[in-house]
Amino acid sequence: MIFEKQIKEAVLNIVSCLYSCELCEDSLQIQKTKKDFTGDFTVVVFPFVRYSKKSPDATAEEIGENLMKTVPFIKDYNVIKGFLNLSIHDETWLNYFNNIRSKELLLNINEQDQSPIVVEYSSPNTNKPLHLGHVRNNLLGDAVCNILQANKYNVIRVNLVNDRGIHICKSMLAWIKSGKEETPESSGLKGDKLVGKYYVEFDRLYKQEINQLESQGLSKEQAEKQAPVLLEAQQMLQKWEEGDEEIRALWAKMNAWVYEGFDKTYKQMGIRFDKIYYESNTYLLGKEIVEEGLNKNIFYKHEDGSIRVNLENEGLDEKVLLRSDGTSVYITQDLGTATLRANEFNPQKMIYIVGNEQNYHFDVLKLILDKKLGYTWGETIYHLSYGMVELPSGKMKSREGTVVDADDLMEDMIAIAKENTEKLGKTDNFTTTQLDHLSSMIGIGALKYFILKVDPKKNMLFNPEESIDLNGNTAPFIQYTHARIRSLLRKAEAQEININDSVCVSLIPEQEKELLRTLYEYPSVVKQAGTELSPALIANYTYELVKAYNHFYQDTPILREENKELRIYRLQLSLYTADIIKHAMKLLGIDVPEQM
RNA sequence: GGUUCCAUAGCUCAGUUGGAUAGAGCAACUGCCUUCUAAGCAGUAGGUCAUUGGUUCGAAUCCAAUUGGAAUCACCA
Repeated sequence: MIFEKQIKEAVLNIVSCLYSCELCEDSLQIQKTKKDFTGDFTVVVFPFVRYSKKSPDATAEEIGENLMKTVPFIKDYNVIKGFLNLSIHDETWLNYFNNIRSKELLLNINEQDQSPIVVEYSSPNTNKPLHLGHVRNNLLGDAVCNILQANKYNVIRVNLVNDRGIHICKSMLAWIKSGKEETPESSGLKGDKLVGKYYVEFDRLYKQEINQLESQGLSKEQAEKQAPVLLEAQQMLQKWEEGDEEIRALWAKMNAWVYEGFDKTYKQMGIRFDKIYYESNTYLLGKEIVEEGLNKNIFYKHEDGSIRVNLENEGLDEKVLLRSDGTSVYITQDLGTATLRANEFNPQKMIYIVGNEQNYHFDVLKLILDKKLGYTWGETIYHLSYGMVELPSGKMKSREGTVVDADDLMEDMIAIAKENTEKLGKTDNFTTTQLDHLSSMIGIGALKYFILKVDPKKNMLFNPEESIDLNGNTAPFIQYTHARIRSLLRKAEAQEININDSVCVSLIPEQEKELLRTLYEYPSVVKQAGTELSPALIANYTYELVKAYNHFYQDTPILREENKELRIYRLQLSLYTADIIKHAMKLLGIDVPEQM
């Protein structure tokens, strides 16, 4: 970032002097020199050829020659097929490195606009436990927030709990019918699991009744609409909306069970929120906005009494905003909560972490707020859409019991991590608590990394067996490297080697410069991940870094190195590598152990 | 059918604003534990970047068409 900028300015200068033309900054790219060529930075000269009216090689030669004269830290240059490779003096690298160790330079990111960024994620329903799909959502949300915060943004983490609706009533009804007053305490089940059990139970009752009605001669459609349990559930919802005390009490009781269960899951997952909204508090808010739009003739009343908006000019369809009976639909409440948040926080951006099955919904939402209602903050909405998580057996379907439960999954991961750790026998001196803590770090880390390393917008395949493989591009591999470095540093300390000495190795071994360069890139990776909202970028960078470190130092004797200066330099580079690994993994919400 | 997204090694995935000879891991095969932690390292093999055309000095990357897959197009959330 520092070097690139200076080289860029110098090149722009030279080009404008030499060929008397004004270049825009974008047409000039400085990139890192590919492995197989000598040099540190590369200038692509093709864009200048039209001005220089010379061959690419001659142009590159000319620029290279002038750069040597004007930029003091450039040691040498070479030209290959129109690529101008620049080498930087070793002293310059070392200077930079010695500065970097003060950590001030670690993330040299300027103060950002401090108006908040509101990030909504998780957004569970309270009728069933969290599953693998939620896991991707939660992890993405958490990581995105971490990355934005590392970029010095003011982030507000928000969860919108969908705690009302027909699905909740189904669980409640089944509990009344066949629950026998079962509670989390009496059953030993986690609260969300218990409620989820009755949601499944409802489905069973419902199907039973449908079959019965069908055998009485009704068509399938008729049976689905007339099944008594369904009618009862609908009645219950109506009573809930009317504020029926008995129903509300049961609703509150069962939801409280669920929240207790969710809290445990969130805690295990290591995610948190600054603010939790409940849909039962906000679902009415959108109505006013719809009324307002109706008065301004932005929306219109359909002949059946429902209120709608026509988005055909924008390439979309007609959309219902309020039911004919005056009750609100999904988009009504989202219009409401968005407005609520905009007024509450005056955010520069509102990010929604929601699956790609709702792309259309968010297109509509943005369009209505921004273009139709003309709210200035409408365009601040950003839908971070992620793909589905599929299983080798196909899609997850709750009815077919192919859902991967979040708690079970985490438990499995931890158990496997523990088994592996014990098998390797490196932690025999650990206490049980320490071992559990380590297993949890490794198991949960493996899960998080496995999911976050994939580009969010792509559908991904979750193979339970492969995911717990702790080899290759996985969190345990990264954690392991970190642990090894810390162990190395502990031993150095025991030998009373002072790592903090400022270092000036006369010549940095060429290969190790490569590692230094990778480290050098870290701040810009974080910055870019912040703008792209992509934890995958951080994950893959970290893996590259670890590969690079292992490649250079795996078989390099560091503590036994006779050249004292070189030894200290390598220890410092190791220390710095470990720090970056730790920092990067923290952005992904993954802990790294000191020892494993 | 309309809209949006995806297609890179047998499998799972990377691939920076278009740049040099396409990158890992898993699976397969070969070496390496008296050596700072082998959850590792080094190596072999594996590719028509879905297809075709276009844009240009230069395309896995941008544009168009085609093929295949996913999501969505509810008075469900």
